[in-house]
Amino acid sequence: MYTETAMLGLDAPLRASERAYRQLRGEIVSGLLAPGTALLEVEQAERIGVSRTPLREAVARLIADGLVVGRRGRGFEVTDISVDSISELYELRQALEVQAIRLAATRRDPAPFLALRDAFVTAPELLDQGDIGVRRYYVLIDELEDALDAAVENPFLVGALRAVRTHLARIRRLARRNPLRLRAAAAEHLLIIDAIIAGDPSLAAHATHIHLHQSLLSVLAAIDEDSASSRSTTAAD
Amino acid sequence: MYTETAMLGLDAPLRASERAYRQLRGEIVSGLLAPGTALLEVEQAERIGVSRTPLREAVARLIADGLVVGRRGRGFEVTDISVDSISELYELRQALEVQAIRLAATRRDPAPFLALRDAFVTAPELLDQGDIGVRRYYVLIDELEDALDAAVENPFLVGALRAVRTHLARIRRLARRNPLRLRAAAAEHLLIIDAIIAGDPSLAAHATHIHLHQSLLSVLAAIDEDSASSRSTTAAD
DNA sequence: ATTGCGGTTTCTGTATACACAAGAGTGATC
DNA sequence: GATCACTCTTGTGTATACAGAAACCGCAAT
Repeated sequence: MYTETAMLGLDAPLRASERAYRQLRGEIVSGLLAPGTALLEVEQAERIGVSRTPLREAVARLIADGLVVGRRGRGFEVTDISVDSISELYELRQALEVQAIRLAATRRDPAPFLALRDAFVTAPELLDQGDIGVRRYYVLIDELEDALDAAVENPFLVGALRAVRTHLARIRRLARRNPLRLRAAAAEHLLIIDAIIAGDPSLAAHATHIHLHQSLLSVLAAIDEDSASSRSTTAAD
Repeated sequence: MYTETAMLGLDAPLRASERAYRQLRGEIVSGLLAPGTALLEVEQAERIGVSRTPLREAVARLIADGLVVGRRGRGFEVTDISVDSISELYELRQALEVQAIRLAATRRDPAPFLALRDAFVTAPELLDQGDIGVRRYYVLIDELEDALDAAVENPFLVGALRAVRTHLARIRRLARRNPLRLRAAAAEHLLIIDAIIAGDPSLAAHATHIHLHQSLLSVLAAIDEDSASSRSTTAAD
């Protein structure tokens, strides 16, 4: 999703409004601008190095993305993420991903998923290689998502999925990753991929349902843990 | 998503950008601005009576809504609606509505749906009353959607649903309504409402699935018919 | 007749200036 | 001492001016 910047490797003179949008968006998703942060037009325009006009356009897009909310009269602020909103996001995510994967399995074009299958088979070994292994694993996830988007061939659905993934990226930063969970997730992904290759929409849908259920449990548990430990050892990190 | 504006029901002096957004949006959804229509900033700003700055903000929001696409260098244009895109929209709609109704049935708060149930029971009689009856039927549909949104209690899901409904409104204008279909649809809605009241998510989901399947078939058939008749009697309407 | 080139024109993208509204701070009055 | 009002500051909403780029038109040359 935020690889979009990397994809246009050309240093084409980006519009100021686009620059502002990407920077703010990146800073919000990466957590650099914490939820609840109040943002003033002049202040941000100055910081980013654009004038207020393109900045306002950028903010309008961020509001549409749901990353920012306008405040009555006085600037705008970064939307915050409550535990409730995580569950809610997963309710939407489940609807979208189950449908996407069901469609991908129905389309019956296994080719793009065969290579991914091999990669996910060896994922456990990858996850033994520490931090860089984990990073490469996430690249794999990105590739799976891209293959899925391509297979679905539905701009509406893919657009909605992309919006969800943006919010998901914010949530991921809230909780440290659990290595055991990553292994289990890899296995779940493998099952989903196999179902797509086999052209079994029902199996793929159910597998996705379960995968997301486990994923949500894991995220909520990780957040609980984090908030508990940060309560006891406040300055730990 | 764009409920922020609806919430201030007061006739407070609307911002120019908001006025421009609503007017353009209304004109696009109502078909007054046909798909493919090219729009120029200065031209539109003049027509609506705002300056270019708020107009650009309005257009940015319309682009985010998917109602408008920017063109390389030369203004923007109203997105068009292909038959393919209708099926695609329904793939998304199905995912969202099935999930929404499943959740509404799970929440188990039948109160708001009891009155709606009565209304839908008498819907067939309503549909005998000609045009104003049909109009009142559509008001009923709106109320059902509102009750559903409230029951779902999920901003993400409701937001996505609202976006879909916007596009749906455009599609509806493409095909004349079939009275027989409306009667059948009313019965389908009744079944869904009953399932929600009974707190049976699975039944509600399946009923919705079928309802949307029939709805899509009807829309596609109506469009086929229209385009066929307009081919033979070109200037008929 | 067609194609290439240059001038012109129009339109976008951006900056900035101005007006108005909301809040905070201060002073005066009760 | 507290409260209210006024002003001053700050920030948004809008208009407009300016610059750069892209399309259009005409002209000419092959």
